[in-house]
Amino acid sequence: MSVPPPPSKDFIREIIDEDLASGKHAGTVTRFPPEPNGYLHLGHAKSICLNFGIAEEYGGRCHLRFDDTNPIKEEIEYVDSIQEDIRWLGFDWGGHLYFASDYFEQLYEWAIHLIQEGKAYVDEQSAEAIRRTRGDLQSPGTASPWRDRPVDESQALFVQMRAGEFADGEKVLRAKIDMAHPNLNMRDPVLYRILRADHHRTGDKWCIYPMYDFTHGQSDALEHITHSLCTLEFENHRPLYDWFLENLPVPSHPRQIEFSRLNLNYTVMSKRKLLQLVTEGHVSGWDDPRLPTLRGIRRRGYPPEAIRAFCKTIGITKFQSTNDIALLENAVREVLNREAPRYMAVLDPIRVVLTNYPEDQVEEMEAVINPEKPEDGTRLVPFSRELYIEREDFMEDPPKKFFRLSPGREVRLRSGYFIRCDEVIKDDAGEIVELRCTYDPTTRGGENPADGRKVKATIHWVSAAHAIDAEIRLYDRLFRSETPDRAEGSFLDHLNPDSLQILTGAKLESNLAKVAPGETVQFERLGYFCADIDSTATALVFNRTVGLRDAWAKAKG
RNA sequence: AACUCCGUGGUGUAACGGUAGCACAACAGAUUUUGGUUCUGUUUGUCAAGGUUCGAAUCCUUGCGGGGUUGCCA
Repeated sequence: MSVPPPPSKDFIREIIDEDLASGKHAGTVTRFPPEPNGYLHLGHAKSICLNFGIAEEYGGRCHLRFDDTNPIKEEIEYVDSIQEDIRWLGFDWGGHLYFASDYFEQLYEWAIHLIQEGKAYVDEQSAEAIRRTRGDLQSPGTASPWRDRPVDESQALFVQMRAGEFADGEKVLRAKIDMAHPNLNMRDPVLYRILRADHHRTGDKWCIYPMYDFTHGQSDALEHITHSLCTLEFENHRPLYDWFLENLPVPSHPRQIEFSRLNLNYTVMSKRKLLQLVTEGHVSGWDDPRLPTLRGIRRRGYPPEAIRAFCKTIGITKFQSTNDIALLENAVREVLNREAPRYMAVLDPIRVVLTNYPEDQVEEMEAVINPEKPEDGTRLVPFSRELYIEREDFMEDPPKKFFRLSPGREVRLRSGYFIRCDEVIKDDAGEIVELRCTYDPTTRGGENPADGRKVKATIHWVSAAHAIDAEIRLYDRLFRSETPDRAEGSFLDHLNPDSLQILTGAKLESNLAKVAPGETVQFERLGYFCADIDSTATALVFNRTVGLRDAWAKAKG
């Protein structure tokens, strides 16, 4: 009847559509170009979803290319971890794995080409002098005394640079563009620097390394990338990107398009700050579940599918926005609600004795594994005379809106029985240590009794004799400030001291013993929990991935 | 006060000169063997001022606000 509106596309996909329609390109080739100097985080995930997503949608391909032009900062360990993280996210580059370092020889030849064209020269000024003569935002720069040296001289010097005849930093190769250009990147940018450092792929073959600007666009061109998508901070580099492609005999001319990077509230995303959190021990490592690193959120139990859905909903624009972490958590809950098997776990136990339940009897209660997926079937949960329930689920003197257990009141034990609280037993300190209750045998499985009696709450439980112990790690946002980056003082001043709470007395349904590390399940009424990689059969550890929505917590403030 | 990019509910994101829509959040209700899920409803928005036009979030001008740029990092 009504025609659904065409799905709206972001501005990048619209550009691609136009380029395909106009015949500018026959297909689409994108690339994800990480520098192997750190672990991937959610910001990278946005870029990965964009680049690999476009490749999938348009039947094109997406290359994985390591931008490895700075051997001082880069390590093979990161090359491996980055690939692992991209695969985990659910993307595949097929055979298209590249390294900018594979193009070093070609880039060198192109540098020679520029020199011969009179568009590049060897500068002998110090780094400090180059900085000083670049001018500033208001005033133009001044020319290097070496700017107009003969072509042959520059070429000879550049060859000597490569041959290792000069010390680190002694000379650089610069493009000869315009020292008065309003865009500082165009004021004779450095193309090559002398750097004696072992490169993770080329070893000590080179002692000169090309700069990012001289590498990235040409690498794109060599790979016939059609659309080179990057974040906004490279906007000012685009004229230079194009200048190289226009002045070099490259096989293609990709188009650079910039989009806004991902910002999330209550966290930090910059590599530098994440590194600081790790090295200074504010978190346990790169895979700390509180971190927005892909390794962190994986350990936390976030499914890759949820990350992809999240990236889809935040979209792609040029506007610098800060996304609400609730959007991410919603995506996580949506996937987990659909997929996660349910179990019962009591985090803060209080003992319940069913005074009218036979002393040695044990029943196997049948419980649904996932109400969203009846086909997943049921599990058996042991029930006996002594149980644990959540301390929070009992109140001696309940307020009006509290529906759970209290003296004289009846509740349903999920998949168990109705129970009524008859007596509260306290220790000398007045702390509640035990609840004496009676169960209604006619409500087996939690069924409503024939007399039409209703109950306002259903609570979770575990059988005391069958329960297994586990360590539970409750995670909260790492920062108290919504924008730790912009808040007063150092971002570290705004760390949330309660971002990790470790519970050791939790009692779990015995079925949980078989949950494998990395698997995420729901603890009914509490939230989603992921068996930690530290978890073993004898010492179970669960991380709280995210809590369930909690209307009661909200109501009581 | 150089160059450049960007301003749509609380947060994101659509509308390509023709009814400002969607998601999340918030709030209210219904359903419920998870105070979960699901369903229904409500609140809140085009940075400002001019101009063009029958008609402007959209085009033009000016202003205001925010970001980026002065590495031999990427």
